Amino acid sequence: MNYNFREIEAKWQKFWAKNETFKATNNSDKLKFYALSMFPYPSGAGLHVGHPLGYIAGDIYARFKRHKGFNVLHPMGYDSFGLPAEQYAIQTGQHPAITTETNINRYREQLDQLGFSFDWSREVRTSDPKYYKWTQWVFIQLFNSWYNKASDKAEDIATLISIFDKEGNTHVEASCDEDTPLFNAKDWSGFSEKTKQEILLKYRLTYLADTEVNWCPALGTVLANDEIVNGVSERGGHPVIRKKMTQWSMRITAYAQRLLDGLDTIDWPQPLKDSQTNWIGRSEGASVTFKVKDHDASIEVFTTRPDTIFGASFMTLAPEHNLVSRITTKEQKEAVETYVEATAKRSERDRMADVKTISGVFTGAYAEHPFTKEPVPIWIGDYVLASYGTGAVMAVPCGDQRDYDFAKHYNIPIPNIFEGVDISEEAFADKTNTIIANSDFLNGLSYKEATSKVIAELEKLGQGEGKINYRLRDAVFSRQRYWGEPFPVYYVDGMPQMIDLEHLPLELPEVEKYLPTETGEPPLGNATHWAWDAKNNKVVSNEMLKQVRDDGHSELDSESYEGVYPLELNTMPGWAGSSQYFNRYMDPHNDETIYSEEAIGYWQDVDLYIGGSEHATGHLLYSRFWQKFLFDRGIAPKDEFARKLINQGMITGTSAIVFRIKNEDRYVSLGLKDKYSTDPLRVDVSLINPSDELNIDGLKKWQPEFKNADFILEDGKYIVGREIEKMSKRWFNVVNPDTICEEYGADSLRLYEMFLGPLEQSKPWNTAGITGVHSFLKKLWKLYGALNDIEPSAENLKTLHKTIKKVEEDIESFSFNTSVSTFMICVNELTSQKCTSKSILEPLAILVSPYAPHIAEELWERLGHSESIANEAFPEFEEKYLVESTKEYPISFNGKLRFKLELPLDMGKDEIEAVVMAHDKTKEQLQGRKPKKVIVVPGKIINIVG
RNA sequence: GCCUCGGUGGCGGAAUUGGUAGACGCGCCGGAUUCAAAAUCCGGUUCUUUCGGGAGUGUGGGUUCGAUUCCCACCCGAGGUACCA
Repeated sequence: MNYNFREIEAKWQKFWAKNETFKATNNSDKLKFYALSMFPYPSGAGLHVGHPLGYIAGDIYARFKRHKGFNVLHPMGYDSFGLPAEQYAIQTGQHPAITTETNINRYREQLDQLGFSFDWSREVRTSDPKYYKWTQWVFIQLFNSWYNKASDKAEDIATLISIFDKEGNTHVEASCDEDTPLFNAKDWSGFSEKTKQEILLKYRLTYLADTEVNWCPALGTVLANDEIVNGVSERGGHPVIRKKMTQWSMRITAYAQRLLDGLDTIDWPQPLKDSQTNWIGRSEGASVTFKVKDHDASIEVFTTRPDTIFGASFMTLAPEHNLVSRITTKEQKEAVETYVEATAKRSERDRMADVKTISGVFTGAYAEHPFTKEPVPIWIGDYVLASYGTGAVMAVPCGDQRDYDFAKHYNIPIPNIFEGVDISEEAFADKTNTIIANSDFLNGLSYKEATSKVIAELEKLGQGEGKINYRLRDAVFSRQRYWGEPFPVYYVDGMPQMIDLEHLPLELPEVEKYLPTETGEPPLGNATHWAWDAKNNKVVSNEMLKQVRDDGHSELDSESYEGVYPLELNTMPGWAGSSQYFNRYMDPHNDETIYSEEAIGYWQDVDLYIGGSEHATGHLLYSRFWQKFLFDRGIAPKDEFARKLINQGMITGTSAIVFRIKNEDRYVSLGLKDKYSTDPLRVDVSLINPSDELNIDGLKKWQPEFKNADFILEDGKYIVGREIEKMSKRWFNVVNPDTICEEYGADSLRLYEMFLGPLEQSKPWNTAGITGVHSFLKKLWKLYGALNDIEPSAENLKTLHKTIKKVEEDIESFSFNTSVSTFMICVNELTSQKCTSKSILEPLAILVSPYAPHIAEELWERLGHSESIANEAFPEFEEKYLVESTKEYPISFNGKLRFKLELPLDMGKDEIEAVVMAHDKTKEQLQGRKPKKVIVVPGKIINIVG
């Protein structure tokens, strides 16, 4: 009987679905194990062979843990809001929900055919109102919270209000907007309700603020930095300007330090931790206040080198700095305004990309040096970014290359404040070998000493303090898009109001068009039913609002008209839905709470999270932020959601190249191409056989341009060139898992993906190699052809147990590629031993089952079992079967292996030396020389020196 | 520029704390089976060689009886990041 993988795989996939073999329970006496793979965005292109790599690894681990007796949670779902579906909707008018549904069904078919042990009863989709109800709910919790720096956690906004009632905000230590005014308890009680709301908004963890964004008027939307190329939109090439817009933001900066500290507590890859660390960008230094001469104003700067303050010969403000217009003198007004305008036209990325051009303008104003009281000229320059620090720097040209270049360019003095350092060519930025000079009370001090001294002096003057600055900025949370979560927000008198939980979800409205409105509002502005009736708590027609406007009343008066208010028109960004989905899987159908305490009390957190490294500073940072918030508010028991994380590497494609002779319809084989002048052309990789030979008939049918082409062959074959590059439709090198499954089966594909190499590494795909693992499966199948209850031989047991040991170690260390080799060795050995013993072949089936679950189930059934193999206990390794009595020692001379000698393992060092030295081959090697030294490591090696 | 990861046969890769470099698989070569092919099975396959051997894990040094493994300097590739004050 042959190995009929198509029949076997279909049979067991049906069996698992029907019996809900992988359904996890939320209460169990077993230990829990939560294995999670990042859920996909269901794109129209479907899966290629690179996508399942991480899923296969996660599935092997999940199945292994099941064999080890754990209650395993291994869910899957879809991150189903997103741009491609919306883009398609704009082009075709098809509702993104329909596109998304179609794509999900396709994904599900592809995933099912790979035999994953997912608990599909827990599937979530971020675009499902039942799911995004809870995304909206978390948003509301963030809105109703503030960050108390004293307790170092998020608290209910009510506790902040009671502090304001008692003592105003003068003493409270909270994360809040920079421009928050100070007030006392009496002020607070005198504020109007609207003023109170405005002030609270400055403290809430999600808040409305005017944010500078990249606005593309032609597209009617905000663009992310990477959607802009050379100052114009990547799509369409439309101009982009920077514009202030009122947007929802997330106060992630409140968590900067905890996000940094938490990295030490989790087992994540170092490069990923490093990129989060860099992204958060903590720097220690001081804030220094410079008074502006002849103005009632001061400029605060942040510097990491307060020790160099006596070297400050000018200051530079970002052109957007709000003091610029105030302090600029009449004479400089025109020049400054021209410069500011020119800068506004450039995107921030544009400015950052152009590092070489030095530009700036003198404002005409001077600041006063805190210590010398000397005037310091104030310049503006676009090398200072408004969004970092305070948007102003004290320029120390002798110690900072950018300041140095600027000073050189504009002939500003460069005082040297370093002892024995030449600064005629470049600035001296070394902190470690610094001795400060020409600096009054700092003379002779090191960087460290000078820094603490100057901070103390600044504090005495009330003009500065030690400060820690973060590069991390609050995250803009509004998108001018249709296909995202609606905010559960309506506006009364311009102030945002949250919709109560019992009325959630607030579902996306239907719209005629998915583009921005003619008046520049987001797509939701096209909805005709998008107003909130606050009395009846439901979405109503915009007509209810319209009446108000038609009456000549302003929108703000709408309260008097039936309590109907406008709803928020923005939607949430892509990362909203993925920031807590791992918790929702624990109790995905709960309609009363986000998840029950029982469910999260049992599952706690993710034990193993597998996904791509491209999410390092997006999803993985935002999720950690949300988790810490949920932890602070008592909603989650752990403040890190994933203990261990693994990044699977990319699988690259192996493109196939034919060589067209220039200006001819002829193609030349790889080996002969140097005789002609040729252009390389990529062709579909499915036309190539394992020996790099081209299927010429197939090519002629593939695309019309090859129909009448001639081919110059070598040895009767056309050999293609190969190039390793990213798997992409445009290179025709995408390999679809469906065709692999059809030809070789899912078990072969699973094994081969693991066999390619270490999980974390990027590696090229080459379909040809799959025959190796496929014939391994055939050999495995054959091994179970004749089964009996014969006692296994010592040899059989040795093979089995060394396999158990190696495979278990490999899985625990995520070294799945070496397990596959181990299986091959095992099957090769058992085949040559003609092993038929069930007591060997039963445990072997279990060992193989995490990797190749379909064949394992089938073999298990043939072994006479009626239950699934999935929950069988993993075989126990027993050392005793591996104990050897002899060892084949390598005998080296000066570190080079010369011959081998079998000796008993219990032979002592001296005895070994004696036997080896007496050996004929040793004498032959030494040729009469006397060895200087003989190294004997029992059980390992013998090395003779001399 | 900075940070991180990597560099081993024709190819993917293995070598667990410094101890037999190249496991396992692909490809290739030879053979068996077959009318023939596919499939299957067996043998070989780092390079070089005067068949004794010699060289060899990106390059050059070092530590060691012994280095793919540890240390120093450099080269190359991939990814991340960048006027961050």
